[in-house]
Amino acid sequence: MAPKIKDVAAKAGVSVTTVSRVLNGEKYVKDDLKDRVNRAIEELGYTPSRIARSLVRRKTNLIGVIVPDVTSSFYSTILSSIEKTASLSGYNLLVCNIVEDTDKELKYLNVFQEMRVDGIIIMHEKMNDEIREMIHKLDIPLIFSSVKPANQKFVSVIIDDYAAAYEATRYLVGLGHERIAFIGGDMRDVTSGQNRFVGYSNALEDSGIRFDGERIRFGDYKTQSGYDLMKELMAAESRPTAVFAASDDMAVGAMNCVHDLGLKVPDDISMIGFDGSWLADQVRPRLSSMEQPIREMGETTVKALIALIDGREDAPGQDIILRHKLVERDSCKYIGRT
Amino acid sequence: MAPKIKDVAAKAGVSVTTVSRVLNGEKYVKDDLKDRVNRAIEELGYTPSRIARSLVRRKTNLIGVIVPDVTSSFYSTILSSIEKTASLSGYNLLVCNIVEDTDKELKYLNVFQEMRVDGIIIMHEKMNDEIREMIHKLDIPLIFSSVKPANQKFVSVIIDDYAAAYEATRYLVGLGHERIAFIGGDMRDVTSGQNRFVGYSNALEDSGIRFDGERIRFGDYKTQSGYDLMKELMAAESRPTAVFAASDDMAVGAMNCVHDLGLKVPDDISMIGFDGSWLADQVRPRLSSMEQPIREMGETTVKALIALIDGREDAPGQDIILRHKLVERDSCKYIGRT
DNA sequence: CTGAAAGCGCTTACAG
DNA sequence: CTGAAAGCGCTTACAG
Repeated sequence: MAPKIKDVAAKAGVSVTTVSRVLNGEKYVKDDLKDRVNRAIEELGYTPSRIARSLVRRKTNLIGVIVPDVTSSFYSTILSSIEKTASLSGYNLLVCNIVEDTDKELKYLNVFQEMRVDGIIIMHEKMNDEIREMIHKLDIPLIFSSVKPANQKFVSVIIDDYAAAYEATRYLVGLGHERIAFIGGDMRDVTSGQNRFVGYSNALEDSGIRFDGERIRFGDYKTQSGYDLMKELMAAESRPTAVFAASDDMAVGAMNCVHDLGLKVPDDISMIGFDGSWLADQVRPRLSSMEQPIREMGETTVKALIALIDGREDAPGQDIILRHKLVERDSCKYIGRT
Repeated sequence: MAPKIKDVAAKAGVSVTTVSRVLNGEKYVKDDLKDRVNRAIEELGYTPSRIARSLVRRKTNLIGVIVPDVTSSFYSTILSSIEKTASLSGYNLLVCNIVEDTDKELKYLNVFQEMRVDGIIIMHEKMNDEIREMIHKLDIPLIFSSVKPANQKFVSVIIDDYAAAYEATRYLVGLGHERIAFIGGDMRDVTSGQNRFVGYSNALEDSGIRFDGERIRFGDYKTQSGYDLMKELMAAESRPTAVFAASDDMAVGAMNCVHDLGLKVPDDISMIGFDGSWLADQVRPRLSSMEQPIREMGETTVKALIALIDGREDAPGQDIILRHKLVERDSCKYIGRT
């Protein structure tokens, strides 16, 4: 059996209260007692139980995080940033990878509650009524990161997805493109689905370009769907000359499709992604992308959540909007003035 | 304040023992009592505290996992598989992303101990004496996944890295290559560093090819180091005609370097990776790779760890070796009989 | 089938 | 500066 605080107290010849005090670095413990306690801890190889401590303090130092897919180039990076910031602040992560399984999300939310986590980060916006009801009655500080689901009262750390998508599309227009296709996310997703789509279509409209439903496709943000959807787009009678994809992973899938068709990006087709993840820089041609400040987003999320947990005055009362940035690489080509 | 078991008992007019019984699904509770308890739970919105339960049961259902880098195409996938299997078995993951920070690993190992996790999975093999000593006195079931550090008594779930590297190299030789470069991992890593390197050099020797130190480089498994090292290799007076990289990420970095130099894979240089991660399939040309059964590896790891935790008879007493497989894609070219 | 009581391993007023 | 005692929210023999 692992030694407990009682054993340390006995060995050091003091009360458990005193041991607890040196454990928690309180002052008001005479140096010689402190020494005896530390020696006893050392000799016994004692490690305090966070479980017991959490129970009495009603504080676990745990953050539950729900991520759609850790293998995504975007989510793995934001998760990495969240983990780093949390760890530096003394919090540990309980991670749930839901892979689009809404039941799993619900189940995990319940686990988070039972574990009495101090806070929750959700990076998923496919809400249903059960989930919405659940998070609203949870009574645990909660924050959304990189997404903003509809009809909920929680703060999100996001970029302005509408503006970002608008600018990405205008960039393509500026390069002379008119037949601009869109590979979007799920339209049930407010942030990455709807907002990016509306940004795209408004940019088209403001540019005097006719909106063509044939050039719109919706996928699941992953490479495979980018590939498949691009195939459909390329089968049309009037092919697009440029494509805006709502995630870098989908854009890369689309680029691969173009390659496999024997065509070239950007000579035959320009391509712009969204996220600015590491993948954009690791494909050839390098993918131009509307970049989100991914690591900053993760860091900001954790800091805001901790402010919420601590009930601090600077805890966010509304969404935190981070800056996006167009990063030009090698996947878009100028094809003449419109 | 969240309701506790006592509140439920009071509301239902039974003892806390009875509430605990229905919570844990024991029989020997009359139906009408059970109904009253369930109704009280419902009305109060009661959720049991796992913290309290863990304290008395001395079982947390937590698994601590140490991963070198969640953004890697290999580790993110194995982590995803671990999470899935653990979740299905009723375990939750406490994840630590160490990003090569040995101090962080040590710190987290300590956290795992304090949290009284039921088991630990380590996917990192850069041991130092402190870590080795720590894990040996930990008294928590522990297993290594995808790596096998030197001088420790724990079980690893791995492939035969030596044989896999040997075969990958022989494959290149079979294609007619003689100037075969190697981009390896850290030589302090037994599995992914030493074993893969020795497999490479023995394959060369057995093929009657002179070993050339100029064609050997060691990186950190990431794309950037593959890129940088490839640049060095290409600066040599006698360029390699083929490269074997010890991770897919490094191979992709190397391919990108070749591309940026204005050369072509596989026409100018053949390239083979190691891991068989999703990235191999998402670059163009598609990367041939010595594939590890990544998801199976994660699943096997968790199942073996749980067997260890439960002290079952079928708990592994020695390393579990999974099968590797050469997956030919489009990055290697036949250049004639040797 | 049901309940009173002890105990899991800590922390925290409270008293001195 | 130090300690005895109560309590965190559960489960588990034990007794009936």
